[in-house]
Amino acid sequence: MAASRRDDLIDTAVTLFHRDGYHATGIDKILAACGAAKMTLYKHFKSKDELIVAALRRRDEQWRNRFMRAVERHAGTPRARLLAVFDALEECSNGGELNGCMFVNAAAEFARADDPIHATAAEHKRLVLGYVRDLAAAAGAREPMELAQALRLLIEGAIVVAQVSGDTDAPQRARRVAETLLAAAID
Amino acid sequence: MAASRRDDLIDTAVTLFHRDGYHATGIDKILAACGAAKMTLYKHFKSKDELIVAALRRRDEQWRNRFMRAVERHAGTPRARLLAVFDALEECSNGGELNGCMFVNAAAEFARADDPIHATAAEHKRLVLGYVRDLAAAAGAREPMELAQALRLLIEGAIVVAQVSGDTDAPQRARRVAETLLAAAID
DNA sequence: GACTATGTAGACTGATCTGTCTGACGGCAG
DNA sequence: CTGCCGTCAGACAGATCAGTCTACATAGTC
Repeated sequence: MAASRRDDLIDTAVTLFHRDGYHATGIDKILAACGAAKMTLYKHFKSKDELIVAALRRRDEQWRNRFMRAVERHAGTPRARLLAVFDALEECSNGGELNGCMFVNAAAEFARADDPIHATAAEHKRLVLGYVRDLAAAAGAREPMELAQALRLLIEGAIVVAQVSGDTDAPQRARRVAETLLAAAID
Repeated sequence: MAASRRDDLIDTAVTLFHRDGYHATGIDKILAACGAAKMTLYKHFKSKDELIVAALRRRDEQWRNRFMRAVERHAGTPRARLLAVFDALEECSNGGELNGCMFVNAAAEFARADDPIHATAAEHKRLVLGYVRDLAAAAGAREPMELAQALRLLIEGAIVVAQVSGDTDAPQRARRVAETLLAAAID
């Protein structure tokens, strides 16, 4: 599956950091889970923090690819895709477990905005926002960025509510709210 | 300020857990910050986890009191209060720093839903939801719970977006979205 | 004064953490 | 065959973690 030992480490890190958190996941657990030696890790990454950043970047790629493909599979027209965002969310966020958004969790554990880990999480959210804005523009929204930011509130809200309260209906509820917004924001 | 040594410990714990996170904040840091001895802590709490739960409960009380008073100060009519929720949010969430919601962070670091810490965080969200539902009912919403859950998505979304992306306008943006929803949900 | 409750100070245990270091194994290119 | 490179295995250092323990100080009450 993974091309190199380095990829192995990153993939394992993604899984464990997502499941157990960043501070709670020790280097040794990651090494044991993928059968690597400590020196291999520190040959590829200067520190644990650097591994965390690498894991976030990989998760960003994987998540956005899966997310965008799911959106496009669920709907054809731009306007329908703005709603399909929430179907895709349902598909992508709860991969069996409800551990919430890896990036929100990272921003929570590394709260300082100038922390590279926090910045990487923020970058992911920026990219997702850009994607939604493009969808909104294609759908003919009068103010694509305004609409995208409104939808973002619903997206993040749905993820957090699902995580904290175990409410698996949150994405579909967010979708229904989004329908109301689209009616007002698109001619 | 604090009535007892026990209160001291809880107050200090609230501050440090909120600022630095739960796993990243050691017992010793809390003790040093409030000048208490280790045995004092373990006389009042069986474990660190129990202190975390106590800190979350205190924060819940304080936050909801402040929140509800802010809502009532910002607006008089029930309908206006549903919007004032977002003004109150702005007031309560960013106490100088943007460390997000202490309860969302707790749920992130203690992901298992059956963890007492996670459960305490979920309970807080349940209470806030109840408050919003009562406001919605007083405002004459056709489906108070439906409206409350929709507003909750915006509330959580605003907090998370402010935390991760440093977007301080998020609560007011959420408020504008909420206006659209109220028009559709209240006769 | 004596007793009790509560707190402080700090040593201590045993585990775990990140990060470094050494030594050996195996594949591969020259 | 030889040297090199990546990896593994595991010891090690130094810090920090949660939690326990003893000895002592203080304040209030009988």
